[in-house]
Amino acid sequence: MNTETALELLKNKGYKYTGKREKIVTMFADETRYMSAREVMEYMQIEYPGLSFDTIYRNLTLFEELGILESTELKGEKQFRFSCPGSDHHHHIICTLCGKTQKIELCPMHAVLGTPDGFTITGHKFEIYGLCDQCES
Amino acid sequence: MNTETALELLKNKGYKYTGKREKIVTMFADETRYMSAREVMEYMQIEYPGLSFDTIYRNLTLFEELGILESTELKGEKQFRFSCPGSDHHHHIICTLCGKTQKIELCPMHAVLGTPDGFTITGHKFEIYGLCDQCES
DNA sequence: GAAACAATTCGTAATAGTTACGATTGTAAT
DNA sequence: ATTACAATCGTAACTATTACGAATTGTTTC
Repeated sequence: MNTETALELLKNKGYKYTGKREKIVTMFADETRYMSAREVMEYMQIEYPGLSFDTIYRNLTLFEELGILESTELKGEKQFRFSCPGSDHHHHIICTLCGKTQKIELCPMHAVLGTPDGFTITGHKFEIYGLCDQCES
Repeated sequence: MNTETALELLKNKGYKYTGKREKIVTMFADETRYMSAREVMEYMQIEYPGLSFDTIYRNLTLFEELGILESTELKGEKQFRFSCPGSDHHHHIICTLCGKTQKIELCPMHAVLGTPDGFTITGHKFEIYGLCDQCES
């Protein structure tokens, strides 16, 4: 995903172009790491002081539906990040302090395909947690 | 984990033996699947109508610390289950409707050990989601 | 088995994250 | 510019969880 594609997606699907949406998108494009709704809120409030929770959550949800953002759940908070370039299936190593990620190409599901017995598989989650070099020092 | 070991653990560590604790433990022993605090609450209220949230959460947290229960986070809710017998490292297939689980012996971390670059790994999560036969039909 | 002490529980309030909604504002198309 | 409707604000509601003083209960010791 990149900024232009994201903003075009919004336009093409009939969603309106607003300064707030542009700012949210460019924010995620600049910091390709997981961020919580609260973090987005605080960052946006610098430029838009009277910003509403509604706006943040509604747009984050919309962006995820459109494939502009991907999300996960960490420490009881939903976390969002700019969709990784290339839409191939992948997983992440995630810094538990700053949200920084590193792509993992390997998907463990290949090794498990023979296993299911009495279950119909609908999804999976594989995440490695750690500290990035900056956060560790 | 089994009921006796769990109740002994409580006793040996100086925690008091109460009917509520016994009931929680046997409940988890009987239904070896993930259950939310709310589910535990509702189940317990049949026998103890005036039961407090505090009691549930405090005990679930304590039991987890003692290794009687293990937990994960699903759909924004903490989920608890009786610790799997044998303390070996493992993962689960989880039914997203009823919480029923199946053990997965394979741990994908073995295949990833060479990968980390710029990260110090502190943990990981690997879960497969699906529907069990009962919930699917 | 009674007293003393501390852990447990109740009742309830507070907190955090998220969702919801009527009224108002803003965007884009004609 | 006018119209139509999406987006936003301001705020309230909701859900899961945590917290705390007061009352109760379990355990220990005599």
